[in-house]
Amino acid sequence: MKEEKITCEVNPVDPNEIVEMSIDACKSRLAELSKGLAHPMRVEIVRMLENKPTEERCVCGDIVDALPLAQSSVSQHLKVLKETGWIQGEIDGPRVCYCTVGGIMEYYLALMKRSLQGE
Amino acid sequence: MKEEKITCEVNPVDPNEIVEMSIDACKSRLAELSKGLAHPMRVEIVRMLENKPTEERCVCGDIVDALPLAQSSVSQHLKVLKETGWIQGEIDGPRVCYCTVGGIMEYYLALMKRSLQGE
DNA sequence: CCTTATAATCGTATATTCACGATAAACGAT
DNA sequence: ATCGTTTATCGTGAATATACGATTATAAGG
Repeated sequence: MKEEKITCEVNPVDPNEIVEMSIDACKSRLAELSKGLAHPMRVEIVRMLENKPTEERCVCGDIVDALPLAQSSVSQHLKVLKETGWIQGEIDGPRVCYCTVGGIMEYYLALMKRSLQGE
Repeated sequence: MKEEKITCEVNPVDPNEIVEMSIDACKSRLAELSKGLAHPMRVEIVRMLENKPTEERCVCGDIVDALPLAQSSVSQHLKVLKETGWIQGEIDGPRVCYCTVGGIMEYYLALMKRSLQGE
């Protein structure tokens, strides 16, 4: 009776809230998210997760297997991505199922728009 | 006879070349550019330069004046932005006139598209 | 409880980042 | 040539990033 359903579908970001942020907050947030992407392995992790079909799970081990890094190093990258707001993890038994934060790409693009163009 | 014309209008990037890059190259390039944006002050610098009217110059000193940092610190940030490919400097007498690399925003967005989605 | 599997954290070493003041380099003007 | 302005680089210290192996924590299953 083990339901292998969608495991990661919570806490999406809302690009609409960006207009209510101060410009400084926008720039800091943009810098933070950019730092998340500032490593090829993290780019690859985000790519992996962003392209998973919704009903397919992606546990930490899958990511470790897909990358040429030690498990602890991958875990550190996952931590950075979590801290900078790109991904979220959901405990599923002894595993952790990761996925990108809902709408994070659009959020990032909106931040760039507001931070980099216009006053 | 001093022509105060457009000072920065060279070496633009071409988003079309991205499709010919390997995926790994894309991810590395994306990570590199992301590192450029991974600091609020650098975001601000890019914003400043991106919003300058084409005929208006923006010398290093203007940037220093606009930021709450020491001149040497600003210079370091400019160096990072130059190395990561966001901006270019053109020597103009004792000054250096900075501007963003032409089309860099579109280039960055195209890199994100190719690096983060698909496959 | 004990074992196994999984993931996070710790400890460590090295490298890089970021800030600053001080100095050097480049250039125009005198 | 010399001077003053402007920008880059050097040297330093503190903080953060990155990698690894080893250890710990967590949860499922017997």
